Amino acid sequence: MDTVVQTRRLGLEGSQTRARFIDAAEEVLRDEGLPALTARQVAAKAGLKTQLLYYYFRTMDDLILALVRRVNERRLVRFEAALAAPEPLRALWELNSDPTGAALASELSSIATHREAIRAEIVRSAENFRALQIEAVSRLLVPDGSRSAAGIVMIAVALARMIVSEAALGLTDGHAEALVIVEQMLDRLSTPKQTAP
Amino acid sequence: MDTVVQTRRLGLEGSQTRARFIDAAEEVLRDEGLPALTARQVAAKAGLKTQLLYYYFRTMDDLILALVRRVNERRLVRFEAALAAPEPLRALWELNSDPTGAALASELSSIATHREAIRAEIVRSAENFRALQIEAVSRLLVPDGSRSAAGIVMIAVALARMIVSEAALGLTDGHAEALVIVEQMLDRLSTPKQTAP
DNA sequence: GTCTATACTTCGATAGAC
DNA sequence: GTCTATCGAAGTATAGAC
Repeated sequence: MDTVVQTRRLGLEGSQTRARFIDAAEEVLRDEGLPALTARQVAAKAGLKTQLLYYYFRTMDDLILALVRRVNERRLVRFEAALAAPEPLRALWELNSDPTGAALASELSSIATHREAIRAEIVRSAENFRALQIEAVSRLLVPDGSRSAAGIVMIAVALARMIVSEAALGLTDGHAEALVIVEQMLDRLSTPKQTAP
Repeated sequence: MDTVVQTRRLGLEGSQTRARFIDAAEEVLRDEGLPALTARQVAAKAGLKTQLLYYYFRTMDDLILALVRRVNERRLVRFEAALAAPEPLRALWELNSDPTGAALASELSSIATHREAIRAEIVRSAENFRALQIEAVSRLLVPDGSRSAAGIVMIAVALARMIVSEAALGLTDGHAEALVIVEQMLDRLSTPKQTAP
């Protein structure tokens, strides 16, 4: 039996209207948070009718999934750009310190925790991105043997994310001291001169 | 003119029923996420009538504020217990690595980002807790002068939080390598023997 | 303190005309 | 593709009886 379960509605992929809904969803999620990510509020932000959203997305979960995929694609593009920068390690740090990306990542992580349908997609792309970053950092490090690129990536990503999200709340205690450590590390690791034996 | 704006309802502070609502709110927030934190679902989890919630809390924001305060008080108690442990630095790391606390902290941080009324309370207690942790770590460190307790606290807290929240999603890439670094640090910092001059 | 009853809004989603 | 019209459930919150 052919599983043609989807009997009634349509939906197009390359549509510009569809993209407007995804844009609006991203904006709502970033600015108002997860409880505001509703069909009505997304449509209002897009300047379109609520019911039209259901022509392009079967359910709200489908819209969120489309948003997740677009966020991930954009992150990969920016990652490649960072690797091509004059100081790639510093560019990676700045990529991970982007406030817009951090706010979205935080909300998406919250979605992944509680929505089975979204979790797989988020985890899969997070694993992919983590592997790419570890590989890149491993190539960029001064090869002094004792350092684990994976550990450094974990610490840097975690620290960047926390600093950005706390700063958005107006909480900055300890940030300056942590950034001093990061700067020292970036200076040391980015300059491939010989260190003392 | 006396501002006796609150004309109609009552509400008691030490009530046991009130505590049950807060318990239920914590459980709902941790297990189902922020969009599920509604009067109906909290009351259902508590096994009480929805309307009764409004006898104890004027609005949902009031309930969330009560939850925030209780989470903060409990965290301070656990912090004091960690300081009294045989290996305080390790106990602090484990406190920050508690999955229940991390899940709640993540959701509360999301609330703080988008709700003005809650933000102040969360930021205030986060600043207080950060200061206490930095002070404690500063006292516990081997005094080799070159280390910033504030920076170490930032890195440790950020790393613990990310590891726990990612592990809850089934994402563990890089965790083992990061934990090796933490263990090395804990071993080195917790043992107050003289290091090389 | 707890209950019933209720007002009004917003939610996701669908049917069917144009 | 976009529209009008609509459904039933769930949202916050209040009034008033017991």
